Order: sequence, then C-alpha cells, then structure tokens
Amino acid sequence: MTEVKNPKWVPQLLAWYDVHKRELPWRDCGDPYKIWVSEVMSQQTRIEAMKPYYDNWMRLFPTLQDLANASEDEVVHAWQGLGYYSRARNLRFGVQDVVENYGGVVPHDRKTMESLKGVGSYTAGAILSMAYNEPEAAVDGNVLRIYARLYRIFEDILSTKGRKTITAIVEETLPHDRPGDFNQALMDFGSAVCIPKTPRCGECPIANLCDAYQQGDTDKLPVRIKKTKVVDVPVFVGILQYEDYYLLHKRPNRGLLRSMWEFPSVEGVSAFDDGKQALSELVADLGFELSLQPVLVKELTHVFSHRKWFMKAFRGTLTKSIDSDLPKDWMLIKREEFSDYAWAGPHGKLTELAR
DNA sequence: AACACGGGGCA
DNA sequence: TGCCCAGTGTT
Repeated sequence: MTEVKNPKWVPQLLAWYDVHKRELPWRDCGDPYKIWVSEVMSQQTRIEAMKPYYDNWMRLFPTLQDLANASEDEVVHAWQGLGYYSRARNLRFGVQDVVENYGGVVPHDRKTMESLKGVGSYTAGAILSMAYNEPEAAVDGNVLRIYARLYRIFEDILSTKGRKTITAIVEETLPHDRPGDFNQALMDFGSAVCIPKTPRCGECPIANLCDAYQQGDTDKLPVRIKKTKVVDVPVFVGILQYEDYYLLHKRPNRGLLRSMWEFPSVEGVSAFDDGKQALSELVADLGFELSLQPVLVKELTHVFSHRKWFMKAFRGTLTKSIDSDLPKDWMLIKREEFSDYAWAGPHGKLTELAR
C-alpha cells in the first residue's frame, strides 16, 4: 500500500500538472464567481462543449452582481442547450443568496458554501480550494476513479461507503500548500491519463506509485456496481382445467426460470379482457377452447433481482376443439402430480388454487 | 437510498 | 438506437 500521509505521488502529480495543465479562462484567475460558474457548467458536461457557453455567459453576466440582477428567463436562455437547467436556476439563486446575505462575497467556509443552492460537496471544495486556496477536497468521478486505482480500493465507488472511504484518503493526501492546483491536477490527470477505460499507464507520471498498476489490476478498477433497476411486469395467469387435468407450460431453456413449469401465462397484460384474449389464442394453438371465469382468484407479487412480477390468476376450463398431441413444452397433469415437477418460482404458490 | 434532471459520446 | 455518463436536489 502506498503511504497515505505525505505520499510521494502528490509532488510528482503537481510537477506533471505544471507542465501539462490546460489553459482555461477561469483558471488561476482568483475570481470565485468565475470558478463557481465554470464548476457548475462543467458538471456532467465536457469542457469542450461547455467552453463557448462559459464565454457567452461571462459576456452576459460578467460579475456576480450582474447574474444576481438577471431574470430567470435570461439565465435559462443563456443555458439553453447545456441541459440540466436547474443548474442555471440554482446558480442564480445561489448568487442572489450571496448578494443578499453575504455582502456579495463568496463565503470562505464549506458549511456556508454548501448551504447555497446548487453547491454541493464537490463544488464547495472546488471553489474554496481554487479561489481561496483552502485545503478542501473536491471529490468527483475522476477523483474516485484515480484513488480507487492508486490505493487499489475494491469497494464500489458508486456506494456511499466507497465514497466515504476515498474521501477520507483524499483529505489525508491533500497538500496544504497547493490544494487548488492539486484538485485541478486531479481533474486534468483524470481526463488525460487516468481515463475511465484503458488508462494510459504508459505515460502516467505516478504509475511507479500506483498500487493497481503495480499489482496488474488497472483493468479491474474502479469497481462500479451498477444497480440494475427492477422493472415492473404484469403477468396474467390462467389455472386452466381439462377434466381432471391442469394445463402446464415448460418455460424455454433460456432466460428467467429456464425449463421450469408454469401455469399458462402472458407477460405485460393485466386487464381481464386482454388476458382472456391472449390465453384463448395460446390454448387455441394446442387445440383447446377456453372458458375463463372473470373472478380474480389470486393476486401476488414476486420480486426477482431485475424484475417484479405482478401476477393475477384466473380459473378457466378447457374443451377440446381439435384432437392432437401436445407439443413437448406443454402437458396435462393431475393435481396429485404437482409435487413431481419443478415450478417456475411463484407459480408454485398457485398450485394450492387447483381443486 | 432512490430517483429526476438532459444532452452528447459511444457500442 | 439505446445505454451510459455524474453532481445536486428532492422525496
């Protein structure tokens, strides 16, 4: 593990920055307003895309007071095309707050900064360090990625815990003599060298002190566990009886609950008439005619890792319209045989409804 | 903790 | 074409 206190990579990174830093209009200007605008504008936005907007913005609203006096329509119009328009509205509110409550002087402390609209932990740290040289961390996606690699941290950087872990290390490693340059160096370094995929370790000024590089783990870091969002799926189910037998379907040998048995069902349908129609077509292909009773006999939900079934079960009876053999993935069995088969998850809970 | 916000890059 | 990106505010 690289030494955390006074790590050797910090002066190496600063030396790299002194040579490779990007020249940007808001950089090293000492104007907290300009830095504020540039930070908010560059959130979720590439520098190249946002730069013309920044120049135009400074022509329209050269000072904090100009922005505070502008109308919401004016500022949103100047933001048109950048997206996330609440950034523009909140920036104006924040600036008005500074004019009204802090004498037009951007505050020097994190707590007050974070109380301003649109200024969170990252932006507060960026402004304080870059405008006032306060030793404040500015932890964004770049910083999380860089530190995860440097210190070989396998915690999920998208989780609260992972961010806390890294933020603590950033605060320990932050050089108090050049906090603003250090934070900007991390930004430039993250966008030019320690990039998200296939980092350019061959040209990295601190690879010699990077734990991930030394251990050959750069391709595994950072760890980002994307939360698969659970999609709601209505499932219309028929408990369908032919004489003493129940009709069952074997799910395909792929995907969810593969090769397991289920009652005839249709995904994406919840209305009775639609479900009746769909099930009728399903069994018609098997040579049956369906009579479905419009009585909801069971309603249940089942949560998978990536989807949630909202199941509605109805009872129905079948009559033979054509005499033919069933395909291999369909069968008719008596309820006594239910326990002989592997049920597709929640369909097992519906067996008790057969009578 | 989960979601919305928006446009651009990229598979 | 549809997925991914990443700070902040809201619920």
